Amino acid sequence: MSNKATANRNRIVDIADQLFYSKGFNQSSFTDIAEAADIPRGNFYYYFKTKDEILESVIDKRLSYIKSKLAGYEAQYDSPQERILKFIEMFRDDAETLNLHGCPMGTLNMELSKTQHELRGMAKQMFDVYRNWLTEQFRALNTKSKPEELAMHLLVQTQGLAVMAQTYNDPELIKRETRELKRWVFSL
Amino acid sequence: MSNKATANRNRIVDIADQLFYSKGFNQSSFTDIAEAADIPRGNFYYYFKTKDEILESVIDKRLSYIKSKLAGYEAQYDSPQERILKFIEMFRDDAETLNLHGCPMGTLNMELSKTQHELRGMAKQMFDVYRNWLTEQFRALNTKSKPEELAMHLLVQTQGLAVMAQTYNDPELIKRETRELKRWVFSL
DNA sequence: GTCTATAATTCGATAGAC
DNA sequence: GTCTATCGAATTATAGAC
Repeated sequence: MSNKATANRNRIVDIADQLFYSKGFNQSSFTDIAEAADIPRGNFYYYFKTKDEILESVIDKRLSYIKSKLAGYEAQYDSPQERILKFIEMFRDDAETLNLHGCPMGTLNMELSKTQHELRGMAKQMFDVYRNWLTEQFRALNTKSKPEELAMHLLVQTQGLAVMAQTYNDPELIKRETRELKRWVFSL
Repeated sequence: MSNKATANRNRIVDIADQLFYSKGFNQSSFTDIAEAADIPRGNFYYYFKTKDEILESVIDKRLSYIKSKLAGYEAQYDSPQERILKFIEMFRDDAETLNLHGCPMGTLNMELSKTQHELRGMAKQMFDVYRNWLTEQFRALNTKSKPEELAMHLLVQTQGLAVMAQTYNDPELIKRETRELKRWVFSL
């Protein structure tokens, strides 16, 4: 594949990533993506044969982004407590985007759960990465509760927060609830 | 409107309600609804001119269901604590459906937030009813935290629970987390 | 690799006969 | 009230010239 072709492909994935997040997977058409990526409609199929293939690439990209982010936390912070706090702060710092479009993982999983059960497995992987990573951190914290359950509990909180933030668009909500979440981590 | 016409209309709304929940609003077509309700495609437009109108009727139906349910709690239980516990138990008792399709309010709101901002206002009303009712119950509980924030916090928990239940389909998750939620209510 | 033209289907929605 | 026929737009996708 030539340099230009690779660049085109990457641009398509970036654009599709944004559109799937902001408009949803089913509501983003080939035309939408092609136009935004400035690729002629006909030529588009040279890069991706089906919408499912695009989603696969988008999720791969998101997965490596998540993994590199978590690896960064591990490199930068030694204590599991600090790492968990960073996870919560990441959520707090994305408040504006979350208010607008919800959680990229949560909204995608919910959408695909409804009608595209096959694709949903891929989307779930994103949650798995966070879930496993958080479980390891809680395990290292050596709490009396089970680390798996604490990790899941934290995911429940952040997902619920994303849903209610998206629904009510209240900038105070994410601030307040993430503050409480951090307090909860200290209390463990 | 004749008896038969009224019956047809109600059946359309019931079917649409189910389809919007299980498949999503955008993924449910006129054809889907008409076929499931056994109304000929052409005749369908006698009852509803647009899909938005159907959604409006579906939300009206859901709203009155929610209101009657909450009114039932108020009639049956005197203490605000008991009423809040019933709200949590309702969630727990719907575990199977939640695992399959998520929360009917949450998934609809998230879907409409993405591309149908106008319709989203209607869907938000469902949350408003719960939110206001819960706020009143927490106010009557006379806690030291603000009742509005407690109500929102409980909604955050249930919505996050719905997202993670739908994602992982773990029957234990809802049981465990609702148990914790009830404990939280007792601790207030 | 690029691009045009277009197939094939589905969508929401309408007109009008009965 | 019922039903047929159909429109126009949008959808995913393909064939084939350049």
